[in-house]
Amino acid sequence: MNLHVRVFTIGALAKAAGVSTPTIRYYEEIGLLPPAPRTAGGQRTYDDDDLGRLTFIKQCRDFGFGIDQVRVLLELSISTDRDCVETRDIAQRHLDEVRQKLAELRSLERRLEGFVTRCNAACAGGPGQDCVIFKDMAVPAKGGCCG
Amino acid sequence: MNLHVRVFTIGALAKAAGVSTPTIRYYEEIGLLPPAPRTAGGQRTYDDDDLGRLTFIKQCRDFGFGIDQVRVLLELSISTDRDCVETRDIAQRHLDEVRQKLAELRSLERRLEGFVTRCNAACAGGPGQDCVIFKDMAVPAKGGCCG
DNA sequence: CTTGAACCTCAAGTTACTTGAAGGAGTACG
DNA sequence: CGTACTCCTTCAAGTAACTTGAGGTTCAAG
Repeated sequence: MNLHVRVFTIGALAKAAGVSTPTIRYYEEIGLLPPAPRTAGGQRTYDDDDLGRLTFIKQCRDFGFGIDQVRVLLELSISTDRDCVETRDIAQRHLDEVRQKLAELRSLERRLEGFVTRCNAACAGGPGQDCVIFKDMAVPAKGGCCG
Repeated sequence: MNLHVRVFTIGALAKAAGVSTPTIRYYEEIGLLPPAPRTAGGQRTYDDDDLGRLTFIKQCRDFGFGIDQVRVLLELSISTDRDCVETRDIAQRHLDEVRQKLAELRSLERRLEGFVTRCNAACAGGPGQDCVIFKDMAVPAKGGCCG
């Protein structure tokens, strides 16, 4: 088995976890990662545990969890005397938010579609035309394009 | 007809356009709104033109356009010698971005769904259980929940 | 004339990093 | 051993689009 401990520089760790090196220093600064041990020269060193923790953080961020949520999830992932339900609830709430956002974006997509379509229908004319595209947008109703 | 000019305080304008008062000051500061005339006491005053402009900005922001895009759209909406195609293109590009974001969110929704489902299936147990939910997330593959 | 809401400016906080400047550490080559 | 080159260090500031707070002034009503 692999009994030897891999040691990473900050750059190697960054590449392995798929984040940037300033991001790692930032995570250390805000306490998501523990202060890394240093070489005699002051450079940070990491091991596989750090890679695991950082990878976990990265995955959570990819899931769209905010830093504070990641903090909670990290804690939950370490303590053994807490149940999974809390984690599930966090994920569920987050899922609800994602769905909310999805609904908003879908509505926005439809509105933008309409906008572009009306543009294409009414504004095929070249330059020099007096485009009235925005007249409708200065009133609180729906946006229009080119009259 | 309405020949009298409506005059707004910043608060009234904010309410009419659906934004906050600090936001209006901020828009003035960054040049989206012209510097407002002041009363003798130094308070800002606005009229219907300002309401129109601010409403336009609000609509654009609701459409998801960034401040810099709004700047361009404002200019396009004022100049008469430019054609509508430029506007359409900006909207089209933005629509593409929205669709890209939608695709990402949909994917994220599916992943979160899976996460929550696995949580419910495996983690119905109460507190005190040793939750291994995060073991999978410390490796670069897909996230898992509760083994 | 006094009260209270709404207004003023200026500075800092928010999120999650990124970017830049100026300089030190580590490694390989000759 | 020198030097070249990459990677590392810290610290400060920048990003987007505002929000929040402190401390003080103006306006309209009663």
